[in-house]
Amino acid sequence: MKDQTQLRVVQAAGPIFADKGFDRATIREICTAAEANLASVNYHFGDKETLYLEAVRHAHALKMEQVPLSQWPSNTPPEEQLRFFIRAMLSRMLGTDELDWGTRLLMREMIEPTIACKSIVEDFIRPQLQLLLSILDEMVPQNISFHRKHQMAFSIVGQCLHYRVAREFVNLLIPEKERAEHFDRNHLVDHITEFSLAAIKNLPIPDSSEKKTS
Amino acid sequence: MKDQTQLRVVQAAGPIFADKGFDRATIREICTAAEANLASVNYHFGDKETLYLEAVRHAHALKMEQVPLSQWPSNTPPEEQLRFFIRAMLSRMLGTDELDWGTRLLMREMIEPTIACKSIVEDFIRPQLQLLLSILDEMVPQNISFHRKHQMAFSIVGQCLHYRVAREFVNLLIPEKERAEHFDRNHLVDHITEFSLAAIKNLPIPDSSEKKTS
DNA sequence: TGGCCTACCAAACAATTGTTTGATACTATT
DNA sequence: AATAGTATCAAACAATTGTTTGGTAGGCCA
Repeated sequence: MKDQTQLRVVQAAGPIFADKGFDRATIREICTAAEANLASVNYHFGDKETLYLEAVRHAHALKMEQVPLSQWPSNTPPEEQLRFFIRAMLSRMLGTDELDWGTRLLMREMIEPTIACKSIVEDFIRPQLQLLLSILDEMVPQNISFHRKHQMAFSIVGQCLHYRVAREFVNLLIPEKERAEHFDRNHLVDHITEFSLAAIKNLPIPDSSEKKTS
Repeated sequence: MKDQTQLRVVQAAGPIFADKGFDRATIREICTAAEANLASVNYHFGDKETLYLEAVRHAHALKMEQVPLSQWPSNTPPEEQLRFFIRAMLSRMLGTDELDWGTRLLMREMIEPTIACKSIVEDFIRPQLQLLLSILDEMVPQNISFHRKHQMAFSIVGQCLHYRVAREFVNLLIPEKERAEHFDRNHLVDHITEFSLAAIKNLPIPDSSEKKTS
C-alpha cells in the first residue's frame, strides 16, 4: 500500500503552518518536508486552505490524546485541583518550543479565527472550561450566578494566557536573571494559584444588586 | 508643496496591515487607499517592510498622544486608581472596531514580534507597567519583592488581555444574551477590579521562604 | 533661461506561489 | 491477462505581488 503520503503531508504541515502562518507557509516547503510531490496537496486535499483545516484538526486531536484533562484522586481538595489545573494549562502554553506547535496554531486561531475556530472551541476549549467551572463550584457559594463563575474562570485563564501571548513582551520587561529565577513554570503556577485563591475566597458576593460602574 | 503622499501612505497602511497582516496586505491595496501611485512605497520607504515599521511607529505615536496614561486627582485612593487603570486598559483593548487598528497591530507584534517590538515595549508598554506598579505600591507591604509586584501586575494585565486575545473564543463560549448583559466593558471593569483587589489584599506575604511547588 | 533635483506616474519586470496537466507505475478486480 | 482506478511525479500554467524603470512635470537656484 502507498506510503501514506496524505498523512505525512498533514503531519509536516502542522509545524510549518504553526510558525510561519498560513501565508508564509508554502505548499512547496510542506511537500518537501513531507517528502511528497508538489501536487499531492491538491490531489489529496483539494487546496491549501483545506489542508490547513485538516492540519489544525490533526494538531487538535493530538493534543486531546496526549493531555488528558483531569487526573487527580477524587478526594483531592479543590484548592489542589485548581493548582493542578493551572499547572496543566501553563504547561500546555509554555511548552518547550519543540512540540508546542499545536499551541501556536491555537494562538493564531485566536487572533485570526478561521473556520477551524468553532470546532476547536467546542471540542477542546469548552471541556477545559467546564472542568475549571466544576472546580470553582466546590469553592464558591452555591447560589452564585452563571456569569460570575465564568468571569472568575476567565480571570484565571487570562493570567495563564498572558505568559504565552505576551511572552516576548515579558522577556523584554523582565531582566534575564530575574526571569530565570522567579518566572519559571513552577513559580508562575504558585503565584497564579495563590493569587486566584485569594481572590476567589475574598470576593464580595453581591449577585443581585448592580455594582458601581464609575 | 507636494500633496504629502508619504504621509497618506503611512496612514492608509496602518489599518490595512492591522486587519490583514503583513503578508495579506498588498502594496497595491495600500496605495489605492492612499490615492498614491504604486511606486510611491518603494520610492518613499524603500520596501514593504520599512513601510510596515513606519506604520507601526505611526500607530504607536497616535496611541500615545490620544490616550494619556493617568489622569485622576492626586488624592484618589489607590483602589480607585486601580479601577481607572483597568478601565483605561480595557477600553484600549475593546475599542470599537473603527479605530482600534492600533491595538490590532500591537496584538500581531505580540504573537509574531518584529523589529518594531522592542521600541513598542520601551515607549508604550513599560510606562504603563510602571504606572500600574506605582498603584500597587500603595496597596502592598513596602518590603514586598520586585518579582512579586510584577507577577501581580501581570495577573491584572492578563485578565484584561484575555478579553481581547480570546475574544472570539469568549463569543463562542458565552451565549449572546448573557454576553450583552454581563460581559460588557463596565461589568468587566468591575469584575476584574474586584477580583484583583480581593487577591492583592489577601495574598499571603511569604517573600523569603520558598513555596511549595507540587 | 537652463540645469538640477524631487515627487510622481504608467508600464514593465522578475520572482514566487497555488494550481493544473498529462503521463507513468502500481494495485485490485473481472 | 486485460481493465479500471488510484497514487505519484515532473513539468507547465496562470495569477499575484514586490520591485524597478524610464519618463514627465514642476519647483528652486544660479
